[in-house]
Amino acid sequence: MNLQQFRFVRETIRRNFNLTEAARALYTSQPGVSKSIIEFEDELGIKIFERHGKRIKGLTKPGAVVAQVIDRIMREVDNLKKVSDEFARRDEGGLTIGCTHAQARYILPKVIPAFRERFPKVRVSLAEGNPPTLARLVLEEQADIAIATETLGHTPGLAALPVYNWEHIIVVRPDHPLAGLTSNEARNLTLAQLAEFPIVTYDRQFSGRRTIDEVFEAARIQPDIVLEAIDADIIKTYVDVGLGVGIIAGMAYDPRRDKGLIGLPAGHLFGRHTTRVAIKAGVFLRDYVYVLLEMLSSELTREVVDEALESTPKAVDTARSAAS
Amino acid sequence: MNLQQFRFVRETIRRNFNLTEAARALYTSQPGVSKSIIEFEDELGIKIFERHGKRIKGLTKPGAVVAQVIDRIMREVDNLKKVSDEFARRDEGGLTIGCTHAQARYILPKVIPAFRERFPKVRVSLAEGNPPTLARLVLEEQADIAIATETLGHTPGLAALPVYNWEHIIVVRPDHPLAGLTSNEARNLTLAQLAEFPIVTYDRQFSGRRTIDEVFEAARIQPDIVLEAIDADIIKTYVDVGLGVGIIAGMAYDPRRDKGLIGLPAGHLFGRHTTRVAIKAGVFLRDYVYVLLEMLSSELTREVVDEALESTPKAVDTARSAAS
DNA sequence: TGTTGTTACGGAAAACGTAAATATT
DNA sequence: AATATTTACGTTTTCCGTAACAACA
Repeated sequence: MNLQQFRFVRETIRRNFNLTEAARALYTSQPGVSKSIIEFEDELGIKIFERHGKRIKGLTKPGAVVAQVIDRIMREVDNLKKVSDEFARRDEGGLTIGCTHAQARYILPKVIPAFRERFPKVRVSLAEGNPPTLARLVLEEQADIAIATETLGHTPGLAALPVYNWEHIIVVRPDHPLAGLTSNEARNLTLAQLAEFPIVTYDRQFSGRRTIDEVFEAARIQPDIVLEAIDADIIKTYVDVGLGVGIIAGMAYDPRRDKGLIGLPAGHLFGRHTTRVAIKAGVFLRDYVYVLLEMLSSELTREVVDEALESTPKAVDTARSAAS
Repeated sequence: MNLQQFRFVRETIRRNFNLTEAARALYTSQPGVSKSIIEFEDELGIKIFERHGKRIKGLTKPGAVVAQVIDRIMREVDNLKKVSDEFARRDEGGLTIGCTHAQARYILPKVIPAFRERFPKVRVSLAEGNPPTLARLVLEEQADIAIATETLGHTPGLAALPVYNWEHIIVVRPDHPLAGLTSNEARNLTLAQLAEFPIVTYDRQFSGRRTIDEVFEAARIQPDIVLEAIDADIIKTYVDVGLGVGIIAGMAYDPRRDKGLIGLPAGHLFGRHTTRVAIKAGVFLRDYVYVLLEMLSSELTREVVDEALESTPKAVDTARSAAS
């Protein structure tokens, strides 16, 4: 029994039970993998893989259990490397943050400079994507953490901790009828009134667009959405050229910078939302990841994060199929 | 990096940082262990062991963390063997039950025969001992489970699930003054009345003897304990020959079998007690262990046991010392 | 000075790659 | 026929034991 055998079994499962691909992925010969797995099965006294003649089809029942244990072992073996790196090169390493455009544009610029200053040797990279993609990135350990609103919650194997709350903001040109509303009037603005104007807002999948749709639908109002865009900059641009009323996420509106536009809070219409950070349970986090999290939100202390990770069931990437 | 290196590190820690002993325990040569560990440290890029010149003194700080991870890995590797045995020889294997005399004599006889009938190929062995010894047996995996009252609870790394409740019973000869009490009178018997007679009961450390002492002490009554014994059979024998009044655990009194003696319930004096079964968290349990547990108490279903084990922090046998 | 850990070296075992055979779709 | 797995076999590497050396207490 050795680690190599564990790797072979895990990779074979990941590659949909194709030994040839598994061998290629691990830069070794296919017969070697075959032999090693067979020896492993003999040693354990069970068959891990269900075979039809010579073709490997899936996991046997004992194989499914063994695969789970192997998964836990290999996760810890990976952690071993990270742990020692943590001590060997305390402040060096890589940090990949999965995020949506909104986070990359409006939130991360507030923390990355300070982070860079504190950890100059850490290579930071941003991976943009929509929330489901980001969740996958973290699960596959291509990203250390991911920041997004929406779907991030409730992905098995991921802990999703709240970073901050926000509400939508309606942006209009200063010469627009809504621009003259007092603060009180703005807070009493109804959906029906809003729907009288053409609307520019996010593409589906992003920054609470789903909520916007749901709210209109619940009120049985058909809004006139004249343009959908992936990011608030584009929305603001089109509002500025008079295309209509913009609905954007609060963090994307800065009265100081967006001088040409008036912003009206719209939390009473579209509710409050929580942007969360997703972390995979069971993986060792470098010290600087904890620091970044606390920079994102002072609530996210090491203790809070660890506790949340503790109580998150760990992901299992095996068991895509088990035999009769 | 390989499993052998993990074994070497773990064993070296267990043997109080003596490579020579660790090598002996693993049936290999001492230079081999030394070399392997050094290579492992080089690969990780950290020192695991604190050395004074050539003497290994303890764990470094990174070493303590690494040792914990190794512990988790090796636990899972051990589980791998058990898991495959479970499927390879579903109903074969060994089962060691740690228990006190009381359990071995009065409780286990009720379940072992049925268990043997269902799993004829499982070799059952009983390991008797006092509760602290039993806890250690389970922690060191010399016993699969342990059944006892008293201290079993709250041992780190062990889940202690309730099996049954019991109360003490006072046993007297039919010609004893207390023998004539009606059921109601018995329930109103006071400590002071009881203390007027010489008492025969358990040795310290066993079956709720501690509670008996505490109750008398709280009432500031000095009982006249004329004989202490490890098991109820002996106590009953001496009661029978007229030495005094016996106080024994409820499960040890059977009105049908113990015809020559009268039993009076004493729960109102000494409280109710819970006998528990201790299981080590993180170890894989063979199917037949679950079956035995459910035979002991129908409450202890597989789900209940698994849940209890899940929520029990796992033991760490490393980290006896860490460096500055 | 005895005990413990590291270095050096050589033989045995295993790990792994290539080539060939065999089975499956 | 094409793809995929196992068997066979030889080379390379790793593993591990003995012997010698070094350092601690």
